Amino acid sequence: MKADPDTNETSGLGRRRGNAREESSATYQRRRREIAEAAVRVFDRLGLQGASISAVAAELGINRASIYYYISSKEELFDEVLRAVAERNRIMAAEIAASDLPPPDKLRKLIVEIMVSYGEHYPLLYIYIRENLSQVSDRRTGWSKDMRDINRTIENAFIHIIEQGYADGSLRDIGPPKVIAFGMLGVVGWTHRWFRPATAEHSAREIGETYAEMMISGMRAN
Amino acid sequence: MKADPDTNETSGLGRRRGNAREESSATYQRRRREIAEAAVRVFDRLGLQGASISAVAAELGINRASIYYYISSKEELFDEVLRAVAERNRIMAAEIAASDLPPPDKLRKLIVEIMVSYGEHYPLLYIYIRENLSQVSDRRTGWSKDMRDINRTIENAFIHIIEQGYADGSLRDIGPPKVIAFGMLGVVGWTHRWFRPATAEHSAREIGETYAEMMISGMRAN
DNA sequence: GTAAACATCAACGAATATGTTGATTTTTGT
DNA sequence: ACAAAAATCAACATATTCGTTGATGTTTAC
Repeated sequence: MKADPDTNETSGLGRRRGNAREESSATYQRRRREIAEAAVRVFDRLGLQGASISAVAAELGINRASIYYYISSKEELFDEVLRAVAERNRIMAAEIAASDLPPPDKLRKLIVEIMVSYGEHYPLLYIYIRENLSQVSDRRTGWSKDMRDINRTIENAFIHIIEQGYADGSLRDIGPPKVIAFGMLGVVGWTHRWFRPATAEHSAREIGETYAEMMISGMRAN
Repeated sequence: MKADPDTNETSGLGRRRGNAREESSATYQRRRREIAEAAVRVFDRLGLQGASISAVAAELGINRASIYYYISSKEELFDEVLRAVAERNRIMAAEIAASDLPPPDKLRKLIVEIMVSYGEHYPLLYIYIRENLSQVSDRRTGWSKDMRDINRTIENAFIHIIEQGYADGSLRDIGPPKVIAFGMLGVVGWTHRWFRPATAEHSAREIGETYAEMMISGMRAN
């Protein structure tokens, strides 16, 4: 009845009591995914702060405790939902930065691809952006540190490309690279306030291209 | 002892029980201000969502109930702290929009003045921006509706100026006015993520001018 | 110096949050 | 059909929130 006493329950004792078996039973994985998807909807509505496990349970019309059968804490649910896609974005930025395009083209591509990514994974990356905005998360240390690192990588990609462009003369120097970089990230990040792929008149790619044009045409040193 | 039965306590019964007197007793106003200032610090650290009245009390080292002696609810505290300065910003935007500068100069001025305002009232306007980001506030209806209205006014100022510029040929049409407008607001709004006046290498005005240059030089039609 | 107004606090009640557990229902395999 | 495993739930314990209230200190005025 009780869980085997020899299971290495290092922390979170609660969940998945009769497990043992490989975690990949057909239905288990499916249910877990359903919960994650419901959580995304709730997080999008209420923010990570405001979203309670109760609210996620209500979204699915099930009992709150059932969720703990699949995940062991709210934190784990955040992680389940957000980490993979945020990480993918980091890699994308690093690849563009490492490519051999001229700096203005790198910037343009970065801006467009980030916007496209926001649209494709909507609303996941926006949830992440909003959360990271409020510096509340200082407590959930492990998770929040990783997320911050992902951010920093992307920021550094922008900064480095701008420095490169200043150095090789392909970009006109209009201000500190860091300020410019944050500006560009701000434009695309801010779309979380108004861009809704399902009802938008313009595609994420079109918006990205508009923004790239807006910011880069004035910096090009042609 | 009890509050006079004839006082028109329409709602929030709690606060200021023995008042009657004009609200402007010397110390009362001072204390109320101290509380507001402590609240600003806490809101800045934790966000409006995450900030509890307890945390504000702790910030001052006083009892939680004492705060209710000065304010009657968390909402009133938000309002006390944020409304005036947000409103001032709205007026500023409206004035620039109504001036007779050429559209590109209006845009430049708007961007710079908004940034300057962020710096001057730091961190107040950033608290407001962050809160408005998460759409959580739908509940605190009265307050949140007003704040949304202020936002909309500023957005519309940008949109209208861009349309004006497209129409009179002073701005090159690079995309939908709404998209451009949100982009410009995004750049300045995003500064809440990194701009700290006390330690920054560049002034709010310099940053605003850099951003204005970044976005407007590419749109100027000369 | 003393009474009234002012300011503070401990304690309470009602909500809501998180995470756990024992029992119960449902599904699955044979 | 039936036993074992999987999934769900009601209920519990604990913590934290908000807003209120009666009592207790502390100023102020006269």
